[in-house]
Amino acid sequence: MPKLGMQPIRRDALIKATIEQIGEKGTTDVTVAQIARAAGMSSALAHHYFGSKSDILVEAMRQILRTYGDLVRGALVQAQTPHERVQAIIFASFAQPNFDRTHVVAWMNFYVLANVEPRAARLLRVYQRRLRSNLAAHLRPLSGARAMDVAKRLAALIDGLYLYHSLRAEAPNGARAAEHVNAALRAELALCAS
Amino acid sequence: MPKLGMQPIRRDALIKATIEQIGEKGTTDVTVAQIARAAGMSSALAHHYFGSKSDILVEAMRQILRTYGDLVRGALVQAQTPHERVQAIIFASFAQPNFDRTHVVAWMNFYVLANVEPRAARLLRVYQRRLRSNLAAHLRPLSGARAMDVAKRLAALIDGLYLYHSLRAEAPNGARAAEHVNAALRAELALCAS
Amino acid sequence: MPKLGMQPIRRDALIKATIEQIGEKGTTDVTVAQIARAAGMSSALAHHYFGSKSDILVEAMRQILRTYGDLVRGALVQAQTPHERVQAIIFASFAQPNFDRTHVVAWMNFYVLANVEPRAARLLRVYQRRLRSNLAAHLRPLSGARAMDVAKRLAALIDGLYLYHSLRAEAPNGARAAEHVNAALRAELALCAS
Amino acid sequence: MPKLGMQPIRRDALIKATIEQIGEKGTTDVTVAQIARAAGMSSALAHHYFGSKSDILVEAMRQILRTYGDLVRGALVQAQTPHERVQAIIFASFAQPNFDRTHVVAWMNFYVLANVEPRAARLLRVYQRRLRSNLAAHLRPLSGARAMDVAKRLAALIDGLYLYHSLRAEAPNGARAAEHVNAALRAELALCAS
DNA sequence: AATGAATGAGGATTCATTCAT
DNA sequence: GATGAATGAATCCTCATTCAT
Repeated sequence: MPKLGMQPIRRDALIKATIEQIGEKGTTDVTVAQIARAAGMSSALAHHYFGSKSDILVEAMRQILRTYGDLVRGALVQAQTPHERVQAIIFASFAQPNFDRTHVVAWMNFYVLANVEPRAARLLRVYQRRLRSNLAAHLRPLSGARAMDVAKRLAALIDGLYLYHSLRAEAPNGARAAEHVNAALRAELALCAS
Repeated sequence: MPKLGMQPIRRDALIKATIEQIGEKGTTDVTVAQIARAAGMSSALAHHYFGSKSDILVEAMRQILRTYGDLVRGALVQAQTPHERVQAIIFASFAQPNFDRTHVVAWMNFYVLANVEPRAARLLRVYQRRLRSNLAAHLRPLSGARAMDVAKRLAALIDGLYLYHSLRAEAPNGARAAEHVNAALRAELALCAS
Repeated sequence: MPKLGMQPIRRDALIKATIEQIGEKGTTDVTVAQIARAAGMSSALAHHYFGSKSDILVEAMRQILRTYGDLVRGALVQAQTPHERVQAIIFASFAQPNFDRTHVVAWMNFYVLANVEPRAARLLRVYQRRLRSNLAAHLRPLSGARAMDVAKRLAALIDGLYLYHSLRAEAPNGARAAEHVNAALRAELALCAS
Repeated sequence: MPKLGMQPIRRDALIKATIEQIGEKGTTDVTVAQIARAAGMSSALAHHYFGSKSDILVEAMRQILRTYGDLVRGALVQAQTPHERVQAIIFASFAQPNFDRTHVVAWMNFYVLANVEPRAARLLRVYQRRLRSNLAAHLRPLSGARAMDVAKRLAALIDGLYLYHSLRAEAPNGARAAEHVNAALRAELALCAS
């Protein structure tokens, strides 16, 4: 029962299935056939809608980053003070649907994929740069010249917490993770103030 | 003419080659044949000395962790005060030969491998636990009840910096990375003191 | 808005596109989708108007042979003497639009296709028989009993020149090719006369 | 029961099987698996000893050309006069083992392959150039300035006869084919003499 | 101790073809 | 009349692994 306009539907289904499969199996070595089956179609169709497995993976990354970007933007509009803005970014970094086992594992896989797939590397570098500059911009009123250094540490801490949770069997606790970053933030700001 | 006691020599060569190849190619998908060739032997011999590719990878991880453990231990014996001990651990975390591109990339690959190979997961969990408890033990005199939380953050920050540098093309700067963790440490301790 | 009588138009477009694509890519391994796209339609429609890829290929051959037959017939009506008639056939064999790179390459591909597709083999055998008997018929007044043998050689020479030019990058020179066959003809006839 | 020095044996077997399979099935679309099976090994081994299917095909061509070259050289050493030398080349062109159905069909397939595989094109161009210049060199004492033109025609005639026989079901008759070329040669030379 | 030989299993990708709309 | 949707089947190629020597 083929309908028209399947393309976006199929692509979305494939991207979703890709993230899930990578999260579930823990590796980008999941088969295109596995992904396609999980998305309810043949592997041939997956190749039809994306050019290659690499394309699928890259689009899955892009999708996660898009979701994350939306989350951050959404949180920022509600924030009033610089401090709230920094916290908004931190909270968004550990918010659903990105901070569950599946996405965390997929995310770490993408970091490794970046060693092999230049587009993945580019996406991650953009993400890193944005996160750092975003944090630094809002930190400046709070920590002045140290803003960028603090931003780098907070960003690394965030990614480190992702890495940590990719090893844990339990569902990651976003609130606790965010609280850790917040604590680090408080410490850094206190030091600045003194 | 086969010499006696080749076993440890061959195994060492293979482990070294494994780390180098993973670091160079950026993925654990390097072939056993590639590794063996880099180690100057046939892939059949690699299988002879290790049972399987997984075994080789796990031993390569173990080797990195052993080196790291030695580094930490060596630094600790020279440290006098609790504060020095914490710093010793931090410095060791970014010391050669572990903190170069090759090892950083291999390290991240092992994190992902852990999703698929239980022994890799076990090794990494042991590493994480030790790092945390090690840091916490020496932090306790400095930050009291908050010691474990601070330790968790420092550990995550360390791994986050590894993750960050796995994406960079340049050789990672260990001194700068260590200084970042030190700055975070200072901030945390200052907050405790107040 | 579908027009009436699209069938012949579509079929012609497909046949034309088939020859062009085979000539361009150099192989019958061109995709039905490629051919259809070049003909400005979907591959499904191509299958609608022809039953299968094989059908398309066979019809493309038939088309080339039809064009060639028309060329020969057209040239023959203007020829007066037996000698002129033989030359008419020769010239027609290297006339446009059949003797350009595209058609030459397609033609050679059809020879190979004949090993796999019986209809292609039949078409080519008919072509060969006609060419030979055609030449022989007009040669008889000139070379008597040797006519059929001479015809066979001229026919083989013609096809050999096609084969030769299928390898050349430049546009084939029909006049020069025809002149070669003419020279052979002169030689054969001179020998007969003596 | 693996022995040493299998490489040349396997390669020869594969090349032989390749020619046979192409000759039998009539197309280069024969599977690597088919070829390998016909050569008594797995397709993986075929890929091990040659890099790719293309490599196998190119080597098969090279082998045919080598055989042909040897045939020609062997015939030439026994020839005394220029006329005998030309005839030696002609006879060698239709001698066993190259002029049987299998090789004729394979040969035509290689002509088509040349449109897609540059190495095949190069090999064929070398073959054509050598055949022409070889013929022309020995024709010069006999036909003077016309030597190269005559050589071109004889060469084209030879290939045309191959093409012709690739369509026939029966085993090609080398003697008769050679006689055709000889007749053409006689005619050309007679014309020169007059 | 060491390796060339060998393969089974698997995976990405392509494509002719069919079908519902 | 026309096409997007969909797939089964096939093909090339890779690789970990085993084995006889």
